[in-house]
Amino acid sequence: MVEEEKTLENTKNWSRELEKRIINEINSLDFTFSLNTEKEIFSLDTPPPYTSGRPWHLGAAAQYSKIDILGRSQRMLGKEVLFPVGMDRNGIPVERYTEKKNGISIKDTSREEFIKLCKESLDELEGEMLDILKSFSYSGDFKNVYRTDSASYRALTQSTFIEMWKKGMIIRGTRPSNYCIDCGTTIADAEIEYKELDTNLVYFYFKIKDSDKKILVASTRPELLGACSVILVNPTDDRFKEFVGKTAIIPIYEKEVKIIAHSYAKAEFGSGAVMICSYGDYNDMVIIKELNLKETILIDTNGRMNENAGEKLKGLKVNKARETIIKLLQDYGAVDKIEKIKHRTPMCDRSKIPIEIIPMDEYYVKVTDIRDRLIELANELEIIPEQHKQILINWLKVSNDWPISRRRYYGTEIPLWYCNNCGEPLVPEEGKYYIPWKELPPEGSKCSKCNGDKFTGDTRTFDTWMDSSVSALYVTKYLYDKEFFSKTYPMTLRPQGIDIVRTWLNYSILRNYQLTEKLPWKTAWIDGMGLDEHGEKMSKSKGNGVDPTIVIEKYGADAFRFWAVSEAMPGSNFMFSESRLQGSSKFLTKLWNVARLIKQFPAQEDRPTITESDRWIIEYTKKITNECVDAYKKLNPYLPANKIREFIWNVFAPHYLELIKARAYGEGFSEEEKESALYTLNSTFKELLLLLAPITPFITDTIWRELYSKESIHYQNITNFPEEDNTILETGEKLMEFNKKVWNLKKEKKISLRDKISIEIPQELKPFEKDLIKMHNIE
RNA sequence: GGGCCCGUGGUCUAGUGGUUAUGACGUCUGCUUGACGUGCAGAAGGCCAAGGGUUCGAAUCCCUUCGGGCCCACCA
Repeated sequence: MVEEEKTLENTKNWSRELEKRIINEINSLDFTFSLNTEKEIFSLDTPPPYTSGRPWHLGAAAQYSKIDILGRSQRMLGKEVLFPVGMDRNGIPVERYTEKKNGISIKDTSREEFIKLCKESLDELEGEMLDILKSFSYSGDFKNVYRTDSASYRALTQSTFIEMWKKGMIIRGTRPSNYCIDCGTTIADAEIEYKELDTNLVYFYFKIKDSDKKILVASTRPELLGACSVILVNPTDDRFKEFVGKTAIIPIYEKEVKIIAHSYAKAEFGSGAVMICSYGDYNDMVIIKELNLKETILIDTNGRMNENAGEKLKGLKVNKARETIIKLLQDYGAVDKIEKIKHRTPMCDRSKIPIEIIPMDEYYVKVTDIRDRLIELANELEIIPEQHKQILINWLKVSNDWPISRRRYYGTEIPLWYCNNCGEPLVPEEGKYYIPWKELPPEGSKCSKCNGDKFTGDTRTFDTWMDSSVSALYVTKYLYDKEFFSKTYPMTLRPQGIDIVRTWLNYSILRNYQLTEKLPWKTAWIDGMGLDEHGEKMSKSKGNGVDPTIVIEKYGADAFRFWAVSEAMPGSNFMFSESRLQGSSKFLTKLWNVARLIKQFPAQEDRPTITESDRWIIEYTKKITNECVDAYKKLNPYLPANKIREFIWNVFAPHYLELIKARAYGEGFSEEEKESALYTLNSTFKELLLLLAPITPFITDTIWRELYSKESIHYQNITNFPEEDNTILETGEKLMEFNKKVWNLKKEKKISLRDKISIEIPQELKPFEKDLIKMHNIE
């Protein structure tokens, strides 16, 4: 038995079931980008989603829905749209996921094997992500999905590094670095988060050299005592005046340190005297640099104390060492008291453990010397909404050189070898993908310094932002197609979330400027975050994410998309709410039923003489169209969604459709008057469908094909109309007021809306008289 | 401590100087009206956070206060 085909005639509600009937067809529409076009090019540097764990909470899916609406609307505005789909596949999260999934540790798995397992995880996760994108008919270029771990992408990342190396933009240095012991790598400032943790503030005494006096110091990091390089007291603090310039003896270690007056020491905190150690926190770094002190390193990269910490602490982990040193100090008789305090601790935002500051040999991208230029560029960039520009500017003002080397496996390899004889780095030519940890350098390579020919490859990888920050260069074929690049770069738009302004947006501007001396795009579109029903940001780590696939299955992709875009202005956070989503779904059913009504009447293609009632709704629709088209041009799809919903639900359906029903049925009207209604009904509804098509691609295309054309609505264009006389719209307002008055009157009289009523039609509504008499059954 | 953003009916949200402030969800009342009960019609509900100022006129501009969010710095 063949199931009855669901159509406008026999289905009352819009549903996911109806979407599934046409999803394959809609997803196979051809939007292939063509370089040889007369049209204006509109290109999107879309965020390649991070394939790092179980995919996507609803906030992310909502963001991609909005991006798709931007792409679709520009297409319908007649632009040639370059709409890439990418997958960000590098970095630590996938390593974590792979370790967990396979029950292995990166430390005891061979690099080759580990990478293979990561790739398997990624392929599986990527498939799920692509399925979600397709489930709501994301219309990006799925035929050319790019992957940041592909040989061609990694070759680009490496080439841009080599180019920057040659331009002197890469520096190498041992600097105190943020180091996460768990990740086993240095991390960028942007990856640090702060947390209030309970900790002990330990008060203990240093003896003063050649004196029987003692100075009291307070520290949260007593295990670094052996690295103490100076004691600071505030110059205005009278308690310590006598000690300034004296020498103190470090308890246990019996080493000498100076006591110096420095405004950094705050009299009101702790004992008023602070010991500076390499490196307890950022300030230690700043002070040691400022006073040009010698650093002593006590913690190694495994998070254990080294020989500098002394026999008693050597080999202990940091926390254990802290406990131990407190005991040792107590035995020594130096401890005055221990205070419990809340301490704002820098944490690795992935491992959730405190970071250590350890000097590492790392590569950096120079930022500080071009910071002013970057701020200028940020000001030149159009940012939507404008207010979010400040986030970028504020960050630029304080950003430092960017550490880019990572000691991990799954990332783009740093394309360098080092001469076995003298250690000089060997830099290969741009254009190829190099894997120095397992490959020899290009044949015939000689050390530029000592002419040696034996090399060892760098084993490190790049920070993943090194890859994703050149996405605009990859999708415009910077390395691979000069003509394509020259016609598509700089791109039109970077759409992204507000949460990665400091990272993706910032690093992209930096890198593209360094390589091309230009901004990578004209406009950045910064969306807010998806919040859960309590107003908290949805994130994988919090586990408060709502699964978008369940929501889409239940309410349909169009309802989800309409909800996503109508919920908040671009840039504002949006809270998930099932009842609002239901509201969107109701609207689609409303639209569906308007279409069902229209389908009952024959189509009227040729334009007859238009009655005043019809002229009113035609002019009103023009006004709505103009407002929506303008909003789409300004990359604001929030406005069209709400305007159209409002118009259809509060004007078009209750007032206009009721006004012309009788005429459309042809009862008591001339053939010409009937034709006017049928023509108007279809021409205005067609316009509304077109305006909605970028937002709700399923329902609009279904209706379009049943009512108007075999050719998909998504191949049509939307344009605005020339300004016209609006006086009829004012009369229309009076018309709607009159309708409400009649409805109220009938309600007061407790009679049915169908019943006869006697009421005078105002003079100004005479042009609508015939329709009104029929509509309200006026005697 | 510094910066940025925000504060509109129960909830969410438009609205940046001009008549009775937008819409949605929810609430209440009535209704099978030729597409829609996931509907239709109607109603209630807001001193636009508070105070002051500019203006003929302020939700809108300025100042102050209070409250919320985010960011930066600092917290030995």
